Amino acid sequence: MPKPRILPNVILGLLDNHPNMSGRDIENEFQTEIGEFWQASHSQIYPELKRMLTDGWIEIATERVDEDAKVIRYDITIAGHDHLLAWLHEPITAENDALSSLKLYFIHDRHSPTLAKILRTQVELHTKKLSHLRQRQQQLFSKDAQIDRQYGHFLILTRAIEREENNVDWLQRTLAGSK
Amino acid sequence: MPKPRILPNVILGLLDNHPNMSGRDIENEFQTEIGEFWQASHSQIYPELKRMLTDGWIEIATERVDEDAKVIRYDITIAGHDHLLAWLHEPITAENDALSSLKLYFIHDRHSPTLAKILRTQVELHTKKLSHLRQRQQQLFSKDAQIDRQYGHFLILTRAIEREENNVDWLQRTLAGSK
DNA sequence: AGAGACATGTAAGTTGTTACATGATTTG
DNA sequence: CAAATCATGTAACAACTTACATGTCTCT
Repeated sequence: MPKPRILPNVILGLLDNHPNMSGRDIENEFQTEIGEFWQASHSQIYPELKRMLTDGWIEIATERVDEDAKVIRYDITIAGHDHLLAWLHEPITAENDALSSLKLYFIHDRHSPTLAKILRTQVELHTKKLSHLRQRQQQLFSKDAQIDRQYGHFLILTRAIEREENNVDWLQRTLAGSK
Repeated sequence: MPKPRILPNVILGLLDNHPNMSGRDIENEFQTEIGEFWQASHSQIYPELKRMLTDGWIEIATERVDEDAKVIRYDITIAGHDHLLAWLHEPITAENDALSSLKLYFIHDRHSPTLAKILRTQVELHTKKLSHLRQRQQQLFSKDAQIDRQYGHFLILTRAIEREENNVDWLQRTLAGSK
């Protein structure tokens, strides 16, 4: 099975939030808003939009407020919206966990069950990851001599552990606060 | 200019630390040790090793301790070592900052000036990033209504800010501790 | 009217992925 | 001795990047 494509889902998420976007608008969103999580150049976006058009996930917006002839604006279709929801509901695993933040971006409702589910799954995954990292640190760096021999490795492992501690802590606080 | 390739440098870093590695050994390192930062499949690694061999960065290890005929083991050459050092010394910018952790992994000496330099640059970059994120939060979510309208976006922005706070804090503590 | 941004599109090249293949070695 | 793992290699394909290209609009 080929690797699942993310880009169309991201575009759907953007169009779901802001209708009547042009390819350029989408490119700008990639650079400013979600640039932290995902990036795409215009030479990816324009062909992708055409593909999504033929797939029926988006349609060319009919209302033409501005008169700029070259601008093409798109709206999400029902089929596209269904596809977006299906993607958001896909189970999160250790492999695709990097997408969680991206998915959160597209959930606007504070009380969405999907949001709570993503957060709970993340708590689970990152708690596991944290204990794995701690175990690894025990194995590799229980003695000072080992730290001196691989100091850089020791640093990034320590860094990863702190990052995950902070991460799990944040997730739990956010979950508790959304009750 | 074509995008700089990372893989050969990572392989050099591994070989610099553990001589006499096979392609398989390298693949295993990718899966276990540095899997957090970088990944590569064997179908990338084997052709890359051949390229590096013709480039003179690595050589086939002569000492054959095991007798398994099919295993090919490699060592780093002087030229390869020079290339590795040059890569480690390349200035770190906001664009290539993701490589910093990877580079740290290959620095073994606690008192290496390169290490201190990387950490200092990171403090600078991430302090800037943090203040940019805080500013963005001010702009977008100064009112509660804005939070309710884009709750997912608010969450990941908050998350990013905490991550960077923790990151900068760790960097400064690590720098202070290495004096 | 020229400069610079806006808006879209295409082409060439690289990288990385999955899948296909083959033989050797170990393990039950 | 069959099955699984080890070790290497190749082929087909998908994805993404840089660069090339063209025309429009806005502002001074």
